[in-house]
Amino acid sequence: MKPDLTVRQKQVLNFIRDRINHDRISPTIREVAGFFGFSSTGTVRDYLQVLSRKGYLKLNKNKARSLELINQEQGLAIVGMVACGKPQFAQEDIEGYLQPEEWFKASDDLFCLKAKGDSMAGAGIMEGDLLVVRRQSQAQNNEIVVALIGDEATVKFLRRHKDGKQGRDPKYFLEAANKKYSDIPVTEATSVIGRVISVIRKYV
Amino acid sequence: MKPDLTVRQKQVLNFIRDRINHDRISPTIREVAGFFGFSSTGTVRDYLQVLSRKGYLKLNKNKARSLELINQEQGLAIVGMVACGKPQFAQEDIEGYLQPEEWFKASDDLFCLKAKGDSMAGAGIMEGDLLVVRRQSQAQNNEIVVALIGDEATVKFLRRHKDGKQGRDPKYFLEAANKKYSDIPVTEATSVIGRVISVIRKYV
DNA sequence: GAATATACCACACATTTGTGTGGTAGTCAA
DNA sequence: TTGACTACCACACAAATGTGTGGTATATTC
Repeated sequence: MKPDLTVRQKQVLNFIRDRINHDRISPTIREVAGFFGFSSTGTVRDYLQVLSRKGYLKLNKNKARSLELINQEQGLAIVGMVACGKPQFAQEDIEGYLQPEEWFKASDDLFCLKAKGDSMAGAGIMEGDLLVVRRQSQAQNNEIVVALIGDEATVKFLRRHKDGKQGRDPKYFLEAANKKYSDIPVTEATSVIGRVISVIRKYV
Repeated sequence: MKPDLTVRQKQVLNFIRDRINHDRISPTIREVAGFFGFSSTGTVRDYLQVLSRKGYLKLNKNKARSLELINQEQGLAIVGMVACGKPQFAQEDIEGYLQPEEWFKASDDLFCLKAKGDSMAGAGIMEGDLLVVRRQSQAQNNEIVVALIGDEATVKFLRRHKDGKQGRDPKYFLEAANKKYSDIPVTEATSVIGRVISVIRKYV
């Protein structure tokens, strides 16, 4: 664990964290001083150095507004839900931290699809869910893919035929999680355009 | 729509966007100049003003490293999946943009729970899903809540008894999405500790 | 042909901002 | 009681950074 902070040091760190999280722009030394009523910039600089030494902040020499949080404890604490018992909020039971910014960087090979229909309801993909998709024309067995069947786009499991049926052609087929939809062989008319890497649902 | 940008203007904007998204710190005018090989800071300033006038950037007077993207087009484009037809990647069909940073700010009244069991599978909440939960002891009818049943934490729908059964006590009960679990009345031993506002699933 | 926009350069200037040196006062452990 | 760490102040300085004024050349539009 990181060294403990004093009350005052925590206050300073919290102010900086708030500013970075809310305004996306690091405060300057004088802005910190202004907030706390310090009449000297040196005071703030001393705090920054302590916070840096204790591993909570990264300072960049001679760079304006360049404070960076190196707080692994950013984001939302992920607490495990034990099958029998209340969620454990104790420090030891935190499994990790959910950091929205770190889930994925926006990039050209990612896009986001809004799910329609109930063909994947059995796999927990409901109508309206947002699917983060990586563009790729290949995928592994059992992965969830976005495929173009003729002219229609669908989300399905990509499955390989059992070994016993080797030599079969095509080797892969698309399977819905909902039994009422039938399997679809992967042929020339059926192309994988991406793989679902994440599902996001928001309740209003 | 926003005014169009020239090729060069786009390049400058892209550079700034990359820097902000990757380093989290806005570049200075001179850093932009350096990247493009401009020998004058005025050149960059002119670009910034154009980008600001056209509505892509926010400039803050006399503030170092304070460029802000006011690009609604940040993040991942959300394209609608038309029931019959390929996903529409055309500009007009983009329904919005997925901005991880904007989903929610880390705050004290939010936490994240890792789902266990299959009691909510019917509502698309699978084992291992991350549930973003807002701490609250009240909730509306039909919302998905985290409740403490005696000593055990569960995720369930909060339902109100039909009007016909008015006067009944308790008024609310907890219902699993999976039929094999039975309803649980909300009593003193059963307290709501939060509401599920979002579900996130990542495939490895 | 004049007006407007793009795409740059040069350079001075002022402000913002981080840094350095030195000091006061209190606490707490060795 | 010496040495550390905390919690501040004062002030000077230099580096980083945004801004202002003015210029050149090439398009495009009215």
